[in-house]
Amino acid sequence: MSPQYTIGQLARAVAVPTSTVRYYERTGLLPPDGRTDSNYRFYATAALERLRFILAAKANGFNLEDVQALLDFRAGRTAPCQEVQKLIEERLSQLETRLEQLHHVQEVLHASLDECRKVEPSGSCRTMDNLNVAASQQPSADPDHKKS
Amino acid sequence: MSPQYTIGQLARAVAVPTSTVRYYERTGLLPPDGRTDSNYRFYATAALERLRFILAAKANGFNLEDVQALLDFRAGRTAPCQEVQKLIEERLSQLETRLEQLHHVQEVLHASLDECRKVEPSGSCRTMDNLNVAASQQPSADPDHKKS
DNA sequence: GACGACATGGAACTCGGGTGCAAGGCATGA
DNA sequence: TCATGCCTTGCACCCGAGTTCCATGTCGTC
Repeated sequence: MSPQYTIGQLARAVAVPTSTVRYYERTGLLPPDGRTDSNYRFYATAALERLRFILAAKANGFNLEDVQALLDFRAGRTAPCQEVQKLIEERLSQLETRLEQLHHVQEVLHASLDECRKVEPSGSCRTMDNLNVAASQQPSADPDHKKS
Repeated sequence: MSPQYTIGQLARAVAVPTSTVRYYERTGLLPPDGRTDSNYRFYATAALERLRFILAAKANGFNLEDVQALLDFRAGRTAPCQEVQKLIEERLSQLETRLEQLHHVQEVLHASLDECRKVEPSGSCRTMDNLNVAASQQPSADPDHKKS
């Protein structure tokens, strides 16, 4: 029989707090395999794999709802490859948008910093003016407006 | 005397809800210039500029606390260029870390998608296995662990 | 004077991903 | 037998950046 873990052992194995494991249980992501006589949760090795999968997917830009969907796909309980592809394509597209935004921000900040370093000897800092310029160049200045 | 705006006029001028303007007031970012006899807020043109500045800075990766600091710098009430530089450098460094993470995520997702598309004819999807591989390749799988 | 649009304050609610706490039960070694 | 540490539950709270709700007040126009 596969080794069993208490919640603490499981949590330590992947370096997350037990509260996180309980949270994942609450959201239905990671049910324990059972309870001991004294009502402690116990987990089999598969749960450890599942938890690693959750953390990896999370680290790869999926949110917990996505992860649930991926796990359902994996369990063969819902539609296969096409659905997975769709999910990945969606996340990729969001990711690309986000990357573009961040690159733009990076440019603006670099420009500001250069300006700031250049002018500093005189004591006058034009960084603020640059941001003002950025403001006037972005008529709708807030891309994240609805969904911060 | 400079024209005065009601909260609604100000908000429409930059296409944000009035609730946002009130929120900025609550956080000390954008105090109104005064109140009418009937207790309505009124704002001068400078407030409009200030609001545009806030939105631009926000769109450039600063949070509202940063924006407050920038506005204080601008008002000459605190230390100058060095402080601004420090703030920008910090945000740039965070930004670069975040960009690296996201690029990694992008690679993994692209790889998964390719794999998924390749194998699909057979009906068997290996995407999950890839994520499992990604999991095992990231011993500490969650870079955002402390600060999600 | 009636109507709709806009304003007021304050509190509670939203979102995702958890964390913290209290009060008690269980396990284990000295 | 006791200390220590781990486990249990449930609930409240955290973060940031707002949004929503409510009853009530005011402005401009027909």
